[in-house]
Amino acid sequence: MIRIQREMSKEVVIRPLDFVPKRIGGFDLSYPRKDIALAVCVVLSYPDLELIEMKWTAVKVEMPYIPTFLSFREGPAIEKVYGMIEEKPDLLFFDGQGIAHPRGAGIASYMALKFHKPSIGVAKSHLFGEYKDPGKLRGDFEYIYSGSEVIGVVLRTKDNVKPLFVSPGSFVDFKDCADYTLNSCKGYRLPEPTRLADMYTKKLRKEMIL
DNA sequence: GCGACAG
DNA sequence: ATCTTGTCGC
Repeated sequence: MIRIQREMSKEVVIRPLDFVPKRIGGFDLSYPRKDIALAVCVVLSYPDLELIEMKWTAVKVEMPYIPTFLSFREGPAIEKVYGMIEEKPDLLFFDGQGIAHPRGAGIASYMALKFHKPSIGVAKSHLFGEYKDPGKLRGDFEYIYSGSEVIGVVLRTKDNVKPLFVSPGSFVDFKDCADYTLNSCKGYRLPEPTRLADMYTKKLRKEMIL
């Protein structure tokens, strides 16, 4: 898995998006059982952020959760729900890191290369890199470094609320990450794509018998 | 050897 | 991620 991540990080491309997305997607998983995952993918219009489509599926999970190898555990389920989507989004949001990862290949990078689509990694907590706490207001941010190289941003998406760790998956740059993440937040800490996916993933877990 | 460690 | 009771703040 380490070899795969090192190879994939070489394929990552950090560059500004050369178009404005019409549809953005978000993914999330919940675990009703130790070895079963409910995966959800939502597609929203941009910049309106109206829900266009939602698909879900249950998948048996083999890999355990091991820090830095999240993509190998959740990747298969994500690929399956994404395949069910009819109105494919042109920008993807993931729960987790992009290149702000020990080997420069977090789950957002992994999926971006697999789908050949721009993606942004939005993690609720820190995994790798050095940073300073950003200001307390929405929009305040600080860069995340690996030595002297910038690998992401710690971004405040809501006043006086814990910041998010945002980094490029691939095919987007740091400014795109911060801008699209902020433009996708509707008064909540998490951007709508991941917030809604998370909502449905938990709702399904309750209303089901797996 | 010790501490950190996405979801 | 999941479990789990109360609690702080707008």
